[in-house]
Amino acid sequence: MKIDPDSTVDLSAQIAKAIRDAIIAGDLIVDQRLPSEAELADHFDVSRPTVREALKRLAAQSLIRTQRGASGGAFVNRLRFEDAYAQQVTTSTLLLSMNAVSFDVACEARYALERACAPLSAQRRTPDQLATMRAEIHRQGQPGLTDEAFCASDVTFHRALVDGAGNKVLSYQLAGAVEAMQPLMNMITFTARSREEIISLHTEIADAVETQDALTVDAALVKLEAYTRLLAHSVVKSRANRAAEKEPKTA
Amino acid sequence: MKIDPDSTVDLSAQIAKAIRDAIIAGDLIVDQRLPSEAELADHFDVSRPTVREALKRLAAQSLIRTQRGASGGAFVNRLRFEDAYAQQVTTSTLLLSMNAVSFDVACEARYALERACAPLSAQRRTPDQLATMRAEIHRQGQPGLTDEAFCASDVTFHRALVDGAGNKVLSYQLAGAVEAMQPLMNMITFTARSREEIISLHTEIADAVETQDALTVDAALVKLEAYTRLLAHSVVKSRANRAAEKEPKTA
DNA sequence: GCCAGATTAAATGTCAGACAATAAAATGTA
DNA sequence: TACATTTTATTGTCTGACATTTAATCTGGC
Repeated sequence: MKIDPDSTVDLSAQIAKAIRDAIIAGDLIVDQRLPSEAELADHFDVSRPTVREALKRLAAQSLIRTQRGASGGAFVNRLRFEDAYAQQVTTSTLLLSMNAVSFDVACEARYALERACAPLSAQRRTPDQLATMRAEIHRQGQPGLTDEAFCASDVTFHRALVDGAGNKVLSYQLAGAVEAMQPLMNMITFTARSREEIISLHTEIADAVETQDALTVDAALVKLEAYTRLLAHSVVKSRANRAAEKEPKTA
Repeated sequence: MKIDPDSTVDLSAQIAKAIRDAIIAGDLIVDQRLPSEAELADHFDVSRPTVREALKRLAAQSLIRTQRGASGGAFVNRLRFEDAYAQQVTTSTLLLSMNAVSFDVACEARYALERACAPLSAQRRTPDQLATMRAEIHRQGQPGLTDEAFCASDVTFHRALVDGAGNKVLSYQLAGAVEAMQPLMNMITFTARSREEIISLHTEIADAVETQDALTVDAALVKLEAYTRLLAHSVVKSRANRAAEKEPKTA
C-alpha cells in the first residue's frame, strides 16, 4: 500500500483509496484488524489526523468499523445487505431529487424492475410474505389513514412482493427503486389518487401471487403503472391550468 | 442543525448526519456553499479536526466537494449518475465477495434485471448502441483475445443492451448487476466456457434487438442464463472431483 | 483610464503534541 | 479461584501552528 506525496490529490483520499483497494483485492479480509492509527501514520509518513480523515472516509462507506480501548482499532467490516440497502436508498433519493429525472422515467424503471421480480415471487413467496401483503391491503382500506401511513403501507406491500422472490441480491437492487421512488410518486399523486383503485389492484396482485399466477401478477403491475402515470399526468395538467389562471401572461 | 454532545456516538458522525439530513431535506441545495470549517466548528462547538472528519465522511459519499483557496470551501455536490454508478459497482462487488452469495442467486438476479431492460431496449436502442453490440461480438470472435479482454467486451456488450432502454435510472440500477457480477461469473466459468456458444447467443440477441423482436431477445437471455449456470455447475463439480482425488480423506 | 504583476486575504490541507475516554488485559488480593 | 484494581493500548478530541492554494485587491507603469 503506497501513496504519492507529490500528487495534488488529498493525502487522506489517497490513503483511503489504498486501503479500499486492499480490501477489494482481498489483501485485507473481513474482521481483520488494520494497523493502529499511529502505525498507519508511520507507514504512510503522514500525521495522525490525516490518517484519521482517511479512516472516516472508509467508515462512511461501511468498509471499516472502529472500536476504542485496548485491543481496539479499525476492523474490516463485513458489508451487510442492510447497510447496502440504506446507502442505496439514500443515493437513489438524492439522484432523483438532484437530477430532474422525469416522473415517467422513474416510474418506468421502478415497474420494469418490479416486474422482473414478480414471476419469481409468484413461484416462491412464503405464507408469511403473502400474509404481509394481505395485512397491508387491509390497512390501506381503513378510514382515517393519513397519506403518510398509506404511503408507508404501500412501500411495505411492494417490499413484501419483491422479497417474495427469495433472492437477496434482487431485494438489494430493488431497495433503491421501491423505497426511493414510491414516496416520490406518492408525493406527486396523492392529491388525485383513488385509494379504492390502488387497493383493488393490490388485491389483484395478492390473489395472483397466492395462486402462483405469474402472468396475472404481471398484468396487474402493468395496470398499476398505467394508472400511476395517468395520475401524474392529470396532476401536472391541473397544476399547469392553475398556474395559467393565476398568471396568464407568464405561463 | 444540532448535535448531542452527551451521546456516545462520535461527534464527527453526528455532524455528518446533521449535514446529510439537511441536504436530503433540501435545506442545503446543490452548489450551495457550506460555512467554512472554522464557522462549522464554532456552530457545533467542536474543534476543526472534528469538523473535518465529518466533511470527509460526506465527501466519501460524493455529497460534497471541497475547493481550496479564497472563496473556496465545501459545496453541496450534484450527485451525478456516473458517481453513483461507481459507488454501486464497488458496493455490489463487496457485497458479493463478502457474503458468500451463491453463484445461482447472483446469476438469477443479474438476468432477471437484464430481462427487465431487454424489451425496452428492443424498442428504443439507437443505431449507435446496436453498432456497439455488433462491434463487441466481432471482437469476441477474434483469435488471440485474452480472457480479460473477452470479459471486458462481454461487459460492454451487455451495457450497450441495457443502455439501449434509454432510461438513465434503469442503467444506474443495472450498473451494479452487470459490472459487478459479470466479471465474477467470467472468473468462475472462463476455464470451461465455449466462446462460440456465447458469441452465437450474443448474435441472436443483437439480431433480435435489430428487428425489435423483444420475445426473441428474452428467449436468448434465458438461454444465456441457462448456459452460464450449466457452466458454473460443471466447474464446481470438476473442482470437487479434483479435490477428492488429491485428499480423499478430508473431502 | 487600463492592464499586468505583485500583494493580500481567506480558505482548505497538514503537522505536532497533548489530554480524555474507553475497554481489554494484566496484576494483586482475599 | 474469584474479584477488585491497575496498567496499557487505542481511539476520540482539542489547541495552535504552518503550508498551500486561489480569488480578490492593490499598485505601478503605460
